[in-house]
Amino acid sequence: MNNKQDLPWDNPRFRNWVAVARACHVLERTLTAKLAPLDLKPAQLDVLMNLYRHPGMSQHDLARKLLVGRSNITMLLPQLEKRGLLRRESDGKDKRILRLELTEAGITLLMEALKVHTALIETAMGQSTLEQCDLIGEQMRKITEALDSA
Amino acid sequence: MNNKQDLPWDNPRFRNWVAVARACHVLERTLTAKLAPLDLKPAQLDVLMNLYRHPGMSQHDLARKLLVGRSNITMLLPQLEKRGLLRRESDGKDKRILRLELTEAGITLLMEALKVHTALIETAMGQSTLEQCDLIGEQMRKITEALDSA
DNA sequence: TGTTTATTGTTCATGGTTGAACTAACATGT
DNA sequence: ACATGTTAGTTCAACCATGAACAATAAACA
Repeated sequence: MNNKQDLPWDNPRFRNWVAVARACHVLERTLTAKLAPLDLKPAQLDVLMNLYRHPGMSQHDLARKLLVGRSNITMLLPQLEKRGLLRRESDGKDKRILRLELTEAGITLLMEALKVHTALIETAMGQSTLEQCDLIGEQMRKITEALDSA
Repeated sequence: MNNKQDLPWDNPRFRNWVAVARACHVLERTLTAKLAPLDLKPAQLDVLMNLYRHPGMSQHDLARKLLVGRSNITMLLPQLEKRGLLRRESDGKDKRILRLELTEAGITLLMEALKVHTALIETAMGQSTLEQCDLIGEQMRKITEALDSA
């Protein structure tokens, strides 16, 4: 029997998570707008960031890092490849695998985009002290872990 | 000049925000899976929740609350209306406005869905103490506010 | 070797989201 | 009253993401 008392709006954890989700949503939309002049979408920026940090990744690895399906990567990469931002070359030993890496142009664009992204996150997380940021990050990593095994 | 030191991976605020975004992403996907038996998507649940709390809302108000475009609402509502979960009736004074409210069936389904949603959020936010949850919610509300005026 | 079994990446149909253009209904100001 | 501007909702085309089915390749094992 659900009476008013166990409606989630009175539940502090519920209310606070809603705030998290809203903040994410707003930041994502703001980022989309601020990246538009570079002709880049957040999903594409995520690709560039991961390839910069892990050159030689396969598409499968990339999909797992980004929490998306493999087909999504297949649709995403050709656009970036045509713009000369990354290369795909077949692995010598395993012909199924395509090894990915950024070109110089890709790195250059990434650096430009990172300025925008970093500035935006500074605006957001700059609302909190570094200690608070660390606490937030810590708890969020716990959440991700808890949900992965659920 | 970007050298290694101001690459964002060394920036604690950046790293911690990435954790926030990942947690949101994972929770959203988990919620989608857990709502599937009710034939409900997260976006639809958001609609039901808002109509429960604010009966008589217009579609425009609803769109603003959900941070989506008006056309999105237009596409979303007919499905729910056909399932008998909500009513749309024209406002008496201003014939442009459609007033929205849940039906009994809508409220019943909402309560079922809220059980799922609340349990999931408890799993997630239950990783933190109530004080930590409040801190997180507090900071996230600041972020939303800061980005709205940016 | 030859036969399953698994993995990588692609294709395709489906459904969701968006923003711009549009219609209908108010509101304002002369 | 009339012209102008504004607001609520709809339509539509473009774009994204998803998951299932598929081809090619590799691995496991009889």
